[in-house]
Amino acid sequence: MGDDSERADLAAMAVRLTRRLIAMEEPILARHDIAMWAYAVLSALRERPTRTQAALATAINADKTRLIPVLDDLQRRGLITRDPDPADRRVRLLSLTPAGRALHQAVQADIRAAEQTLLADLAEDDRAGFLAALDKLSH
Amino acid sequence: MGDDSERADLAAMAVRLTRRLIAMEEPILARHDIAMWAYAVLSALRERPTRTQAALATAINADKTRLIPVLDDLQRRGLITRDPDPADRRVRLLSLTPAGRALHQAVQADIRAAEQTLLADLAEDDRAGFLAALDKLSH
DNA sequence: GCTTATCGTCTGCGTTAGCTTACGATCTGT
DNA sequence: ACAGATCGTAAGCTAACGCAGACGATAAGC
Repeated sequence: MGDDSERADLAAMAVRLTRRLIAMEEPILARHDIAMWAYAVLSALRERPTRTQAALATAINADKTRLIPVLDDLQRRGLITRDPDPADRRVRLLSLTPAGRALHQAVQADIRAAEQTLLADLAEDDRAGFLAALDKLSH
Repeated sequence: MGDDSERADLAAMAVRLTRRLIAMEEPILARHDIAMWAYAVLSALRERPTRTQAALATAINADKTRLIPVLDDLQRRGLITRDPDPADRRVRLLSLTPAGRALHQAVQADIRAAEQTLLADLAEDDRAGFLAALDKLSH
């Protein structure tokens, strides 16, 4: 139970950390020619196949209407498939193509490498606690 | 050295955490009738007295031009002072009034209490590591 | 069958953000 | 004294975001 009465608010620190991580990711994403939202889509589809676009939008905290041009582009580039569901022809089944999966893996590998250089500054047990807590608090 | 190859990207988790914390803070700030940027100003001024508005702006990652109406409002409400520096009459010396300090302390107390309910879900050593790492990575 | 609801798409509105320029007042270096 | 830089202020521009409304196609409940 350490004295943390002098630390800044969690939100302020979280905002700063987020800014830093995004600044770190941006050149990586640019190098792979993929936008932030598009990468979020690939990540979501890789974690679990999403049936509807609306579900995908809420999963990544995006607006379903603003997601459409992103999906258009990903589909045009052959990174995702968007086929009508035979069982419910209103919805479009979304999934990664092999190319999409490969691109996501390549980008994620670069991002993870950059993350490691940040995490390397931390004490080992702090790092473990940080990752565990961050994972839990972000769900 | 745990296997974290299945976790999401740090940026994605940080964004989610930030969203959650901001959503938690918003009703508190509203209850005290203070905006997010204004609270950031009070926090910055409390941590260390800032000489110029430009320095304050960069300290809280804000645009100096967009900060002006915020400062106007805080000054009008008697929460900060903004007096020309006798030594350099271009700059306005910023500092908290007693009322501003009191308001910040009241808001921060409420925010800390809300934060504790979040942190209570964590294992004790994870919490310590999380706070230490977050503090370090956000600087 | 008819009503109601859902999905994807399109369009527009209001807000917010960052960035740029301009200007007067003022300081600094020479 | 003069040139160049800095500070605070004002105004405008652009991009992105959340949100709401509307539409056609389709599904589900009664």
